[in-house]
Order: sequence, then structure tokens, then C-alpha cells
Amino acid sequence: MPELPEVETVKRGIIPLLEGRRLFQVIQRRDNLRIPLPDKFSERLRGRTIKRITRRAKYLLLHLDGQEIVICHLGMSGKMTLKAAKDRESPDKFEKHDHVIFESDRHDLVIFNDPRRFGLMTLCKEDALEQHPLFRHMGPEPLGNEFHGEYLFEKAQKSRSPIKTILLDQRVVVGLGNIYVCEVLFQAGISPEKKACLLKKEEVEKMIPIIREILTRAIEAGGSTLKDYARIDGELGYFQHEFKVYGREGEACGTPSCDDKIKRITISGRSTFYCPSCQD
DNA sequence: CAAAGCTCCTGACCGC
DNA sequence: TGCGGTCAGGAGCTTT
Repeated sequence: MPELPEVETVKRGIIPLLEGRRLFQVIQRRDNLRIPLPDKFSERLRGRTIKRITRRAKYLLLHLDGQEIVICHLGMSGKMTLKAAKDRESPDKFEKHDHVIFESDRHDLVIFNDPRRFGLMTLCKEDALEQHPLFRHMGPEPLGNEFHGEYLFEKAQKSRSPIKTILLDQRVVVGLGNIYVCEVLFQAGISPEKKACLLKKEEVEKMIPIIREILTRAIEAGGSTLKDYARIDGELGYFQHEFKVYGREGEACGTPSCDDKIKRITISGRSTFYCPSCQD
């Protein structure tokens, strides 16, 4: 479930504890997540400095000294729990599914917990990141300049798939997941089932600012949850945000002149929520 | 090549 | 109370 805004929020949340810090130790409590952890993962991280923490798509990137990067994905149930040094118990108590624990030289903890283990953590040389299998085919960031109407229209023209599938395709644009795509299409008044190649250029162009706005607002909402965590231990991962259609099957559409209800269908195996009257 | 289907995993939920 | 079945979903992989 963590989509771009949630990952961005996690990034901002862990920066105060980890960025610029040396890793006192890294504890790994199992040797695989969705894919195996790198050989001697925790040993290789001990003593290294996290120079910078960034995000690309739904991936968190910990840039280490020695031109190496920890690539981290939250999957759908992954979260990071923060524990300030002063709040630690002795001995530390870890929860079920706490898989990887980062301890900084100030002895603050960042705990990666992921029940379903759809997440992953791996290592990559800094200069090889763009060629990494996970990154090689990635599309542009939705909030960046390379993502614009012309670009998306060209991608849409080439596909007979539903527009929803196109927006979920990380090769087209990164960061969007099932929830935000439903919201974007609702706000754009476009049916998720509409074949991408049948969309007019104006319709495709219309989606760009909507995508940007929905993501930006969600990031802001995430930011305000961070403030609540500022003084206490907190869990960073999926946060509930107000959604207009997602998870609202059977509820009123809510558009002033519309008295229809939100429907739920399945598109490429994913739950899809939309208003049949407002979206076509 | 595109597109559809399968797969990993656990917790929540449902009906009996 | 417990048990089996179903569902959720990111994204790489396999099949069509």
C-alpha cells in the first residue's frame, strides 16, 4: 500500500535519525524478504555513514559512504518504526516481523517491519543504480518535469489496455499505486476501464495536474502526521488519507449533481472503485 | 512485442 | 473456539 506519498513521508521521518549518521550496527533477523538480503548484509553496513537519504519511485535509498546504496522497498505491508535512544528498553524488545534494525551512532533505532514480506532490501553501487534491474525500466517521477501531457499521451496512444493499467505501470510513470490511481481517475472524470488509446489528448493532459495535486496533497498530509510523531515513537508506513472513491463501494458518489453510488470492479486483478455516472 | 495471469506472504475477515 | 476459505496487493516473472 505504501505509494509515493507514503514512501516520501517515511523518508522524511527517518532523515532526522539516520541522515549523516554512522551506523553503529544493523541487525537482520531473517535472511530474506521478497528476495534474499545481500550476503553479510548487516556486517557490510556496520560502521558505514549514511550520507544522504533519497526516494526514487516507491524506493527508499540510503546513500552510504563508499559509493554504495541500500535500496529499500516497503512492499505493501512494510513500515518503519522509530525509537529514540532515550525511549529504548533494555534489553530491546522486537516485534514479530521486525526484520531489519538500523542503529545509529546516537543509538536511535529505525526498525523495518513487514508482515507480508513483499518488501525488499538490497545493496547497489551508486554508479550502477540506473542500470539495476529494479530501476532500469522505470518511468519518470510524476512530480518531475519529464512527466507531462505530451509524454503520457504518447504512452496512452500505444496501449490498448485500460487507462488504469497504464497509470499503474511503473515503466510509464512511477509512484502511483492502486489507491491513488482510483482517486486520480475519479477526479479526472475518466473511466478506469477506458482503453488508453481512445483517450483524447485533452483528457490525458487533464490528468497531469490532477496526479500532481493528489500526490502533493497526500505528501502534505503525511507531513502533518510526522509532526505528531516528532516527540514520540512512531510508525511510518501506510497512513490513511481521505479518499473519495477507494474503499467506498456502495457509498454516495458525493459529486453535487450526482446521486449515483461508488461501484467496485476488478481491473487486471485489482479492486477498482469509481463512479459510473461521473467517469466515462 | 503486448497483455494477461501467476506468484510471493500474512493478517483480517467470514461462515459454519 | 477453531478451522478452512477468500481476499488484499507491488511488481517481477511466466505464459499466451
